[in-house]
Amino acid sequence: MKSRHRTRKGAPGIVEVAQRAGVSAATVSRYFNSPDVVKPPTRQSIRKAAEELGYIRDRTAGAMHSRFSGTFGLVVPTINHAIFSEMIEAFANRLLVHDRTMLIASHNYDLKLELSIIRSLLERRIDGVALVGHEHTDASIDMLKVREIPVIALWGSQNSDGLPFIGADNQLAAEMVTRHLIELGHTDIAFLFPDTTHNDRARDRKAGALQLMQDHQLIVPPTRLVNCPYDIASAKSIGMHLLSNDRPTAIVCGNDIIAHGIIYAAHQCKLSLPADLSVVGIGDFAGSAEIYPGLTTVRIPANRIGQMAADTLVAMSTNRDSQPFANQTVSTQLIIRGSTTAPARIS
Amino acid sequence: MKSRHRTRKGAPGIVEVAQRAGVSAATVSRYFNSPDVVKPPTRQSIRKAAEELGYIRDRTAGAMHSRFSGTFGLVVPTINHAIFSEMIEAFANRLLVHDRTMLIASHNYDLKLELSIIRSLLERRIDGVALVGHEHTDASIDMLKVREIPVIALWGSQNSDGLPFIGADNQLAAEMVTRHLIELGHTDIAFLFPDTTHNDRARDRKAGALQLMQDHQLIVPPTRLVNCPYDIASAKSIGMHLLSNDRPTAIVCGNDIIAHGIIYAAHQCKLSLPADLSVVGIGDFAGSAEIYPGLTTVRIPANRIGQMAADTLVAMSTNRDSQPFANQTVSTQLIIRGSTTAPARIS
DNA sequence: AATAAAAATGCAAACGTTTTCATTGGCGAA
DNA sequence: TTCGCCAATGAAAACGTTTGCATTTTTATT
Repeated sequence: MKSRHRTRKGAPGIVEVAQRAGVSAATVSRYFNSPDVVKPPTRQSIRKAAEELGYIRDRTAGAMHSRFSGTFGLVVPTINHAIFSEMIEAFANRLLVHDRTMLIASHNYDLKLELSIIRSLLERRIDGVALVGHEHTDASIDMLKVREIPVIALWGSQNSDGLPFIGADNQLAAEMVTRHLIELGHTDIAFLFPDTTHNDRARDRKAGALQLMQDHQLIVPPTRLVNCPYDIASAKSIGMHLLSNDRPTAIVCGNDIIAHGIIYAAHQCKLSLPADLSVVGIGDFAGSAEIYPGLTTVRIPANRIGQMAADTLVAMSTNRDSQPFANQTVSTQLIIRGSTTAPARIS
Repeated sequence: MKSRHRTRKGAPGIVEVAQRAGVSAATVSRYFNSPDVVKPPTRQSIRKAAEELGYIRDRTAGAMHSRFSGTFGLVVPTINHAIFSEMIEAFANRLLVHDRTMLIASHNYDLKLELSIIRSLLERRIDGVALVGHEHTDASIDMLKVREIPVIALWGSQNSDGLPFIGADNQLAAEMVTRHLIELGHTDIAFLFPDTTHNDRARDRKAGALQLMQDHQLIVPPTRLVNCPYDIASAKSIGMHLLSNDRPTAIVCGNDIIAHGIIYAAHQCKLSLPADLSVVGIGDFAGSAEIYPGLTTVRIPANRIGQMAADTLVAMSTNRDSQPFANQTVSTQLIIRGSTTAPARIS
């Protein structure tokens, strides 16, 4: 056994496999990349040799020449959150089906960090990247453009940035839940949305809800428009305030997490739901069906988004320079559960 | 501008940078990998050249020679779950601090899938990998061993597999909540744990709880030992059964997700908590403090585990062949909230 | 100021694949 | 049977870095 330079420890390379199978390295490479071009008997011996040697291909080396690394990037604001984790998992699993892997990172709504994350992904030669939302620094987008890396924006719709997107109509979603409350007869409705500065999804939702109120000639006083992060603890504490005196008859929450917090706050205030208060969320997260009372919300199929994102990205990286991909919008659906009813007190 | 072979589109390489800075490619490489060995003035000109050109290093190419890719693998049963997502995020963020990235995949408790995921990670030349739990196929471990890839097991403790681990004492955690109930005077306690076949964490917890019962001469009849997946819908529906007739005075849940489901079931059954029923969980997930009533549980610092895992793995890959790393156990802490009290009816 | 030692840099050979191009071999058509 | 064509394979040149070694420059020492 010849001692190599600073060789990968016990691992055989493609040449060892080739040797054992009695073919050239080129043929082994072909066996892995397009098996159909190598003759069946040869296939057999290569398969056998590779198996016996415990060969694992080195895609890193492969990527050098072929310009495909087989890994894609996913950049999200946060991983640890019902909002995205369902999508993340779907994205990853779908990539696995395509024999690709996922590099993921979160930037916690910090665009500066996003830039450095994208840079870091680029250093790893990703074949494409999915970004959540439409708010990105020009520097980020430029880096990707220059390298002609396929990019898609996730989760939002109405894009301002020209990026192809896969997402839901957030404005519509907010309209759906708001309309539901209006139709039930609510007029004193409070709205809890997070800071919309770097969050186009939240912005669209907020705009949708408020627009609908305006369309119905319903005034939303400043006290009914509360800033609330996507965080259950904040939501509950804000809810405690909001419910302790002069409470509205209904609350529209920017997403289900906030809604859960509000429901907990209501329980703590000994309110009886939905009689004393109607609550709606957006997203239909895990637990929204089970919480008591069941949360009326809008279903946004996060896993579909993740899956479509993976499929689209793989397609984009494969059929380079085909016509640009069309934007895709997943359907949303109002789900009425026990957390909403007509207002009790007549205003 | 000379036209290259099948050149990466607009992106400059290290040689272009070197040219512009008036140094050799080797020096540019050194500038990035160990800046301190290049003279400050030279540093400046390289920095400038790289910036002007918008150079992004290609770690893929670098990894070829140096045997470090700067990416680590994380293999979890599932991403979309409070159990792991906190740890995942901490792991990723910590790696970012070390200027590394994370490749992640989930296998949904399927060891066969885990094997192929590990293989796929190996194809990408990871510098190390963290696996959740101690149950892995020999094939998986062997592949890693042969290549001398640093591996750590996460989340469990008492290892049987010889892998260094970072985790919590799950058995102790289960003992803590069970003891709490016993001390409150409960004797009719039900236990909800998931299938322990490929889940050493759950096994340890279950064993801890049951052992403590036995130590206290308390019998746990089969009807009080229920199988329940880590899934809120299942937990709630199992809870509905369990609570509808001949209910216990207290329930120990394998984790907080199950506990949440039980609490929702109790609400639906119009039970008043904790008077009619005490509930404890394990994990202290997001929402456990806010849910009504607040959940008594054991805090397991998932983010600490993720962070330590990242640090340890980076250290292992850097100081190769140093002495093996010691196992690390994070501390657990009983957190008493409103979901527990002494049993009402005297047995 | 001269010399040794140390620091900084350059040269060129890897790293483990993929892919182009050339070659071989087999088979059908004439 | 022979020619030509296509399928299958091999040889070798990339791919864009890192790093061992050689060389040059700087610094410290006398």
